[in-house]
Formats: sequence, structure tokens, C-alpha cells
Amino acid sequence: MTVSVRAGASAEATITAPGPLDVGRTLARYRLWGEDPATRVSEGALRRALRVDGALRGYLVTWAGPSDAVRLTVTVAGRGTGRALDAAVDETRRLFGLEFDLGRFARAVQADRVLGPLARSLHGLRPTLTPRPLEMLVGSICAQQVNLAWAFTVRGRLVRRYGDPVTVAGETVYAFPEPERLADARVEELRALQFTRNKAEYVVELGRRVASGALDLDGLGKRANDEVIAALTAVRGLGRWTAEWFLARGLGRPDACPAGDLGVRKAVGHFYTRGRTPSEPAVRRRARRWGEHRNLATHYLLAGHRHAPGPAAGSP
DNA sequence: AGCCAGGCTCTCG
DNA sequence: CGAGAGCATGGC
Repeated sequence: MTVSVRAGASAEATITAPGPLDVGRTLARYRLWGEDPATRVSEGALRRALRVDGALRGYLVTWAGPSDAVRLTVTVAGRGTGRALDAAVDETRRLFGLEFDLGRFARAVQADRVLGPLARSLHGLRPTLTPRPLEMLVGSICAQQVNLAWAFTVRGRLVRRYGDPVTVAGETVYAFPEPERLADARVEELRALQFTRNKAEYVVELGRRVASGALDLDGLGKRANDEVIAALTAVRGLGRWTAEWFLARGLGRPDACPAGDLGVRKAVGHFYTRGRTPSEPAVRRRARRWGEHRNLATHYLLAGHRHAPGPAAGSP
């Protein structure tokens, strides 16, 4: 992909998507079950905030062009925003799943009776990676066991309560809370946001481990999948399901597949076993044939299931 | 009303 | 170890 930068009262960069990008489908998960105050998606624009050198910066992403040649424009307001722009571009790449090689995936599954048609009908769909690791993990804790609409509700409360608001192009978006803020949160406060006692403790303990340096989330990007799983599941509240979604939607590992996920199991059942929901080991066995495309295959199955007729299904 | 939601931990046998 | 209870709440 190409990036061009223009500086002025605000800094601006343009990213050309490497291959197809269906922005509407790709960002759908930010409005399907509720609102994410840390990633605001409205008609034609996405807003987020980040911290650079201790300062809060909001940025705006807009897009233009046909789905096979989308240009993303990233804008950071203010002066001296070079480093902020770099960080915003980096987050944008992750938010739109630009690192995934859709062409290779489409060719690899071309002849598959399920994934072949899905890759064609959902052309340009990409998994959105959660830009920051702590944000991904806290989101997963919120989503454990409960329906996703409720997960969005309680996570949104946490973001508004402990995050920092920034105005971007006339709308408020929250920088996701720093680990220190979560470490200092009281379990009773989180209970008041309707976290369960267990989940409240998980969030605070996770914040403490990250804040103290005992858990180096940024360092996980350089480790092998099984090492990441081992490091995360050593933390109370983070199980295999959470760790595998972290690999898939946090690190964007092409071969990750959260086989125990209920939505994944249902989607696999819908497409491969006449609607009978397979067990986690059965999904894992089937996923082997997807090889280095397990992440995209999983994503397309979830999205395909949601678009399929019948009872409401999970989705990307 | 009762059962299920994109789980995880703890406790028993 | 493997199975089972408990967690808390919204939606159908």
C-alpha cells in the first residue's frame, strides 16, 4: 500500500488499500451490536483517539473510491503531529484489516464449496483488528458468556468512565483507558457499571499486571502463537477462547481460529454439518484444512452465517 | 417463565 | 483430571 503525507495546520496521510476493501461490511461490527465509544463509525467517517508523548490526539479517517481501489484519508488536527500521524496511520491499517492478503485467500479457497462462494459474495470483507492489545482483551472479557449487545453496553460504560474524551470533527470519541486507570479502578465501581464481580476483578487484575510490566502485551506480537496463548491464559480471567481471539483480532495471525467460540461453531455447523453445532475439537480438525487462512476462513464463515436466511446468527 | 448468550474459575469426585 | 455449579443480566 502507498502512503502519502501532507502537512499544515493539520496533518494528513492517504493510504491506498492493497486489494479489495468493502468498508461497509468491514466496519459493520462497530454498529451491529451497539456503539463503541472508542471507535466511532458514522456515515463516511471513523473517529478514534490516541496518546502520543503523553498528549491526547484525535484522528479522523474517511474513504473514497471503488471497493477495488479504496483510498483512506487519515487526518490529525493540530501542529507538530508527525508522530501522531504515524501512529494514526498504523492504527488505521489495523482497523481496516489491510495486512490480510485477500487475493491469496480467494485463490486458495476458490474450489471450496463453502468458502469459494463466500469469498466471492463477501468480496472485500476484512477482519478489523483491535488497534491496542489491552483494548482487545478487555473487550473479550466483556464478551465472555453474554450476548454481544450486552457486551457492547458494559464495555461502552467502561470506556466512558475510565477513558479520556476527545472531540474529533465535532463528535466525541474516547481514548481507551490506560492500564493504570483500570489498575486503580475499584471493583465496586465496575460492579456499578454492571460488570459481574469476577469480570470486574479480571479487568482490574489485568490492568495491574500490564501497568506493572509483569505482562508485556506489546511484546506478544513477536512471540509464537502457542507462547501467546500460554502467556495470556496464565492470567486469571483469560482463557483459551480469549487468547485465540487475541491472536485472530488482536495480532491478526493468519492461522488463528477460535474453534471453541459459540458463533464459530454455529457457523461451521450451518455450512458443513446441516445445522448441527459441532464440538470445539471437531471445528479444530476441520480448520486444519484452511491452513494459513484460518483467520479469514473463520471471519467469512461468521459473516456468511449472519447473512444467511434463518434464525439470527452471529457475525464478524 | 425459563433458557440461552462469541467463557472462565473453582470445587468436587 | 473431567464434570458441574455459579456468575449476572438482557432478550426472546
